[in-house]
Amino acid sequence: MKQKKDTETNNSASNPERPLLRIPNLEYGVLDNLLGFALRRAQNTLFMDFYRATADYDISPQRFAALVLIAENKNIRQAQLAEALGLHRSGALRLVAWLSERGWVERHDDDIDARAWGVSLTQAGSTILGELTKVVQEHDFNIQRIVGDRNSQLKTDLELIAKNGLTAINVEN
Amino acid sequence: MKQKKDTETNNSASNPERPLLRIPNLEYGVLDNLLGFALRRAQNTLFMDFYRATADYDISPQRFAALVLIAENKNIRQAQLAEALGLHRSGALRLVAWLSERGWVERHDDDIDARAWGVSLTQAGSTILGELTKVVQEHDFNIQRIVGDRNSQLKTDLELIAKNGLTAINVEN
DNA sequence: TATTGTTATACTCTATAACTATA
DNA sequence: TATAGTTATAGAGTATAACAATA
Repeated sequence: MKQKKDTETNNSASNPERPLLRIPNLEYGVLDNLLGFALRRAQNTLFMDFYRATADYDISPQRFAALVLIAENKNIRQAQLAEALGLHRSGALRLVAWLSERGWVERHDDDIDARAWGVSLTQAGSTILGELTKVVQEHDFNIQRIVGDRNSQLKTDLELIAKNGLTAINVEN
Repeated sequence: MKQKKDTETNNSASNPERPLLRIPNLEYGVLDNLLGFALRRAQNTLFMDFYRATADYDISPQRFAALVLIAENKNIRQAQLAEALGLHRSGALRLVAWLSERGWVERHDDDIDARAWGVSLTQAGSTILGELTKVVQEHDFNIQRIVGDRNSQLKTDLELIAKNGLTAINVEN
């Protein structure tokens, strides 16, 4: 039964993690050779700085990404959002419901397929996204600045890994 | 009251996330400019491949890291482990309890400070860690191979970000 | 008074399974 | 029979707060 679920998602953006910094007098052994460990620590730092930068908003990287995707893709469906964000349908539902409760997005019937919603930004959502985009970009550029002119190569390499690191993972449902 | 907690932690390594891949006909807008988004996707891929590689063991990156730190640092304390892994004390307790239930680590009194445990590997833990290390390194090198001879620079840059990306984050407790 | 570890509890995220409506 | 979305529920991870023992 298709029916909007708009109430009682009382979750606030999960507070970041704690810092995951190198402790001076500790031996890290093989961890020092692992790209995975370095990636995890960089991700942790970036994550925490994201939350610092967006402290005025109850937002998360995922919520921000959802807003952008909704803004950029006219009447995107929840299932598409789920796939793009690596979520199960039920997770995408929660996310859209949360954004909807805040009045940032709205769902309307899809002309072609009566089972689906088309999700779009409201005026308020558009305003918020504008503010957020500025804040997030500034935060991200500050991080990019750390590696100087290698920032472009770094991003390219990370995208290469994202794309080519999975051989054949099956995901049901 | 210091007393070992060794029973009933019935959690198995949380199954990875779903793939977070680029969807062909979707517009990503500003997300394409963000290092954070690329980092998140690379992390997701690496994470999933870690689970694929270690599917024979009920392990996670964090559990593996804990084993290595325990092996490399004689009689490490839970609080040190917590700090090194970016966890609260209570989280480190859970982790050590889980490893202990499997007979991979053991806690003994710290000679210097009676409040603390010294955590160390058992013989069984040492064996498991040996196997795991081989598997994890192979997985990680496969990922590193994707970026060819830039793998070293990539790791360096990620460590730079991990270290310098946090200005002044306060963590209580 | 601060710190190590423990316990109990709560919250967030995400998934699974069963379901309705539509294709 | 498959797909979009919903609902209810459960599992895993992590945090907070209060506590005991020790420093």
